[in-house]
Amino acid sequence: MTQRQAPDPARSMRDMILDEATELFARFGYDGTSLNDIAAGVGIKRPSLLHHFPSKDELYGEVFERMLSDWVEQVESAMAAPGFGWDRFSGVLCAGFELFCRNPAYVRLMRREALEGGERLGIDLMGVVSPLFESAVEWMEGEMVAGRFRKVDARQVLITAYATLLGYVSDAPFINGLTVDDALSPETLLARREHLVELFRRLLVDDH
Amino acid sequence: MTQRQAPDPARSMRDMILDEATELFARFGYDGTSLNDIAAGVGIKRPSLLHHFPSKDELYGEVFERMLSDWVEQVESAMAAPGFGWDRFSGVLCAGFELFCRNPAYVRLMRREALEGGERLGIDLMGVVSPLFESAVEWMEGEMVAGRFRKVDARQVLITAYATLLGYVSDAPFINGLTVDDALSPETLLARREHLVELFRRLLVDDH
DNA sequence: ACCTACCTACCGACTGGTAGGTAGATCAAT
DNA sequence: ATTGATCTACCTACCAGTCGGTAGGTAGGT
Repeated sequence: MTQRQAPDPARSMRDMILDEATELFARFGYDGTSLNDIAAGVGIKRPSLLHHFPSKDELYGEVFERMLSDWVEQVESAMAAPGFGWDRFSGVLCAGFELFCRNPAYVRLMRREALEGGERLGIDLMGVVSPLFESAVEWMEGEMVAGRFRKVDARQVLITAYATLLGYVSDAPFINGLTVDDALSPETLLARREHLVELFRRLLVDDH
Repeated sequence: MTQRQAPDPARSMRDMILDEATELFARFGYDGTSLNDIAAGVGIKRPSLLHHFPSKDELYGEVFERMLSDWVEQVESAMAAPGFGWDRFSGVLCAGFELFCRNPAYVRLMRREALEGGERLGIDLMGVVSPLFESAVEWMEGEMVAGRFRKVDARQVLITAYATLLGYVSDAPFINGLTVDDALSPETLLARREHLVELFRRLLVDDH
């Protein structure tokens, strides 16, 4: 009667649960998502879900860590691109922009965590993000003394970049209410990207 | 035995409940805040709270509407300031920045609502925000044809302003983890404001 | 025989909300 | 001025429903 699953039907049940949980936590938050919802989303009952993960907290932790490592990996590979000065900055900016657009669930999850103060669980969010942030700061400051960037507060620039990239995607449903266009359609995204590129170009490089 | 309250001890119980609910909804979200928490925060029991508000939804609705009208009122008074071109833009920008810094609970509440898609309840969020947004767009476009602003996409600029102002305050606890300084201390806020002013000045006005 | 992956049935705690009662203030009629 | 009705603001006690989590059982594969 109970239909079992094949050992590995392209994706393990564990991964299916993680995917579903990521989606639901991103959309409704930790408190707004019940284990029943997640279990139902993958077609099993709650106790079966708890066979794969010991508790809701543990599940959330794993969801978040998976997102974070995925994220950092992609950011690092974008930052590994060659180049100097503005070319490199705009390259990473666009890569980040597209990364965020591609994974709206990640963005919303991250935003929720930032709202809570990043202390929902013992997740070492800062331990992962801080080094990236610091290395970006150091690179920018190096470019400034090399004369390739205008002298500005590198930390402020990076915080602004973070806020503009994250804010657009996380609040897309809200922004949809302000403009007639679909905020996440390809052409709207392109316009947004162009705007951000111009914004930071005007700030960072002297032009005439 | 039961200690009653004087008719109006400087603030009515209703207002005390609204204040406490605003704070808790902002910090923990709708699902993360129970009526027990709110009631305990003002020193009464849940049924007594439900004597003042018919349901949790109604209470949340009133909290949000109060925030929104307060907000809009202050934004409108800031936009009523005289002046043209950059002076006026930077004036409203700074006023908005200080408004947000002064009311972090409002900012977080707003961010939460934006994350949910602004459809938590039948709150007419867009009906209130859209006209403000559109009038700002029209003003900016007028300034562009008058030659006081560089020709850019006004909507994009305003979305960026929204994202940078809101993002910094709503994610302050997260940003605290990135930089050593306290993100909401007066001098840090001043530096942030200066950065934002420079950012938009470089974007909007030709300088040399 | 054992293991994995699922199930039903249950637990205590907590949720939003209701029923019904009471202390104290207010007000009207005597 | 006293009395009695009414109103407000709170209470305790309870409700059904849901939460996260556990116990114990079973079908099927190794």
